[in-house]
Amino acid sequence: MTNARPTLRDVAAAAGVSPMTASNALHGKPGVRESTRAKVVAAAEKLDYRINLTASMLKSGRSNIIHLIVNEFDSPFYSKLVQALTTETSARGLTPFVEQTHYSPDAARQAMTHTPFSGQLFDGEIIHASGLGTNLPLARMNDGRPLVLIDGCEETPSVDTVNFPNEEGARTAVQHLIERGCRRIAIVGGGYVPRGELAHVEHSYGLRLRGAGGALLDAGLPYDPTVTFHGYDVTMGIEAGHAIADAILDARRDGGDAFDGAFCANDYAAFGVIRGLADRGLRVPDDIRVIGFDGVSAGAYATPTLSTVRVDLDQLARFALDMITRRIGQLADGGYDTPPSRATIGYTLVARESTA
Amino acid sequence: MTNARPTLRDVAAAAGVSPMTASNALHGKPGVRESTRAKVVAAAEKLDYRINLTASMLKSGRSNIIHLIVNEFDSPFYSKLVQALTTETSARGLTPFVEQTHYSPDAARQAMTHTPFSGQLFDGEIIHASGLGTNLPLARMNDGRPLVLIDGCEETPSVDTVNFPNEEGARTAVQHLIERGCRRIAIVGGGYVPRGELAHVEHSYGLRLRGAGGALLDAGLPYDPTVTFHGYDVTMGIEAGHAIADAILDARRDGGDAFDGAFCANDYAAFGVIRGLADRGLRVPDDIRVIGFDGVSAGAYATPTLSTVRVDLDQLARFALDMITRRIGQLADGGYDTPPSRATIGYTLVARESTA
DNA sequence: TTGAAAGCGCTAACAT
DNA sequence: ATGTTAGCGCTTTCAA
Repeated sequence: MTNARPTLRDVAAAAGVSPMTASNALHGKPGVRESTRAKVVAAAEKLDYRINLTASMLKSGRSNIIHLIVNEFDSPFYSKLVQALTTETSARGLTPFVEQTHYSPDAARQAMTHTPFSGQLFDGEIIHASGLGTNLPLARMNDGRPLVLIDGCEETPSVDTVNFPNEEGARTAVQHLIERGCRRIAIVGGGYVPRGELAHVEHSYGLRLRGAGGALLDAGLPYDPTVTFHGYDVTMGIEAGHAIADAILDARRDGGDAFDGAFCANDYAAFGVIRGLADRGLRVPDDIRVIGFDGVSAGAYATPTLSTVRVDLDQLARFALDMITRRIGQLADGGYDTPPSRATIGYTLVARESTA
Repeated sequence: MTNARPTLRDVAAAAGVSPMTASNALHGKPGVRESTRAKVVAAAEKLDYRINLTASMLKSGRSNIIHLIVNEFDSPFYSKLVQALTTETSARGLTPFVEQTHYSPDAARQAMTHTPFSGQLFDGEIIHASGLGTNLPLARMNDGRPLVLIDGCEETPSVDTVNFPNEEGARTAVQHLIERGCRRIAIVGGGYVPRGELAHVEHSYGLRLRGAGGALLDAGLPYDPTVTFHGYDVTMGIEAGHAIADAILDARRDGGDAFDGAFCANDYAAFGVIRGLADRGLRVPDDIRVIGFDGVSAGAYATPTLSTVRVDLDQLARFALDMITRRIGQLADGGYDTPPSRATIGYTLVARESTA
C-alpha cells in the first residue's frame, strides 16, 4: 500500500531529459524545444505524473492558495458569500481555502497568524470576520502579506478593502418603505453599542442604521435612535418581532400611531421579525411591511417573499480577487508600491411580497 | 518586504541546541529534558517561530489536512453539513479543507484525483457529492488513500460510508402525516429516474421515496409511484407546489379526494412547495400539511415553521472522523486491515406548524 | 536549448 | 538525552 507516485525524476528519465528540462517543459516555460516538450508531456501522461505541491511550495514559496476567513458557513448570507468568493478564486486559477471563526475574534486572529499555515501555505488572505476592525495594526498583523478585508469600514483604510453599500443601501430600503406608504418605521438591527466594542462587522451595521435613520429624517418622519430594536440574527429578530408586535397592539388599543413598516439590517433578522410578528398574529405585509438587507437566496422563496437590498456578491468577489492578485504580483516584483485601495460594491432594491 | 521568517535552525541556535532537539521539544516528543524543552519553547516564542508546514509535509508525508468535498455551500443543508464536519475535524486537531463541486460529477472526480493537491496534501477525504456512486472503483479512484463517503448508499460497500436514515426517516415522516389525519398524501422529490443516471445523492432520494411509499401502503392508503412529484430543489419544489395546488383545486371542484398532506424528500423542496401552494392561495397547514426532510435551521423560523425529519449531522461528523482517523492510523502502521465499515446516523421527527 | 549543482526547512534514522 | 547525517521533490542559479 505504499504510495509510490512517480516523481519529476521519473518523468525526466522516461523522456530522456534532465529533471530541469522536464520541469520547464511541464510549466510551459520558454526555451524548450517543441519536440522535447512533447516527449516530456507524453511521459508525464503515461506515468500519471502529478506535481508534488509541497515540494514545489517549499522551493518556490508560492502555493496559489488563497485563504478565505469568514464567521461561519451555516447562514444564508455567509454560504452565499463563500460561494461567490470560492467560485471567483477558482476561476482565476487559484485554490480557495475556507476557514470559519464562529464569530470569535480570537479565532480570527488565530486563523490569520497562528495557524501553522498562515504566512507560508497561503499566497493571500481574504477576510470577513468579527472583531478585527478595532485593533489597528491589521496590515502589520498579516506581516506584510497580501490581505483583503471585506466590509472593514475603516475610516482611514490601512489595507485593501471591499465594502458593502451599507449607508446608501439602507437609505434606499427605507425610502422604499416610505414610497409604499409607511409613516412609522421600526429600525431593527443595532441599538447602542459601546464604542470600544464596535467590531468591524458590527460597525457596518452602524452605517446601515445611520443610512436608515437619515432617510427617515430626510422625509420628515419620526426617528428616535434610542428605540432601535436589536436584531442581528434570527433569534434576536424573533424577539424584535415580538416587541414590535406588542408596540403595534398597544398603539391600536390606545389609538396611537402604530408601526407600519420595519427595516432590518439583514435578511436573517428580517426572517426572525416576520416569524415574531406571526407569533402574535400579525401578518406581513397586511399589518406591517418589512424589508431586509443582503439579498440571501431564501428571501426569494420564503412566505412571504422578502423585499431586500441585494448586494452584488459576485462583484465583491471580483474586486477582492483583483486586489489580492495585484498584491501578489507586486510582492513577486519586489514589494508593494501602491497605497491601500477601497471599493464599494453595487446593490439592487428587490421589492417583493413583504412590502407589497 | 522580504519575509525572513525564523526557521527551526534559528530557534535551535537561540536555545543552544541542535535543530533535531528543537523539533522534538516543540512537538512534545518524549526524550527531551524538561529544562531543555522550556528553553526551546521560550526561544520559539521570542522569535515568533512558526513551523513551515510545506517542509514538514515534504519530509513526513503527513499534513493533518482533511479534504471535504461537497456539492455546494449556498444551501441550508450543505452549509449545515459543512459546519458540522469542519467543527469536528478541527476538534480532532486536523485541518479541514473544503471544496465544492457544484453538483458536477466531473468536478468531483477532478477534486479527488486531478487537483495538484490530491494524494499529497491531504491525509484523507470525506465526500458527499453527486455522480460518484455509480462508477464502482471508488476506493481505487482514491488510490488507496483514506476516504469516507457520505450517503453513498452502496449496496455492497466498497469504502467506509456514513449513510442518512433515508428509508426509516421518510417512513416516520409519512406516518406522522397519517397520524395527523392525512389520508391522501403527495410525495415530492423523486419520480422515475433512468437507472444508469442514478448518482449516489439521487439514489438516497430513491430510498426516501421507498420509505414514504411503504408507509402509505402499510397504512392501506393509496400510493401510485408514477405520480410522484419532482422536487429536488426550491425551484422544482415551487413547480411541484403549483401542481399539487392545481390537483387540490380540481378535486375540490370535481368533488374528488384532494391531497391533504405532502412529504418532501428535503426541506429545500418543502420550502418551494409551500411557496408554490401560496402562489395558488392555498395555506399550510390549513389546506394541506407539509413535512420535509433534513432539519435545516431555516425550518425553525420559516412561516409556517417546517415539520421535518432532522438528521443528526454532529453524529455524522463524528462517525466520519472516526472512520477517517482510523484509516490514517492503519496506513501509518503499514496498511488497511479491516473491511469497509458502514454506519447510519440517527434522526428525530420534528413536528412544527406545517403539520399542526 | 539543455543540464548540474545546490538547497528550500524539516524530520526519520541512526549515532553518540 | 542530544547530535549528525541524509534526503523528501522540486526549482533557482549558473554553467555548458
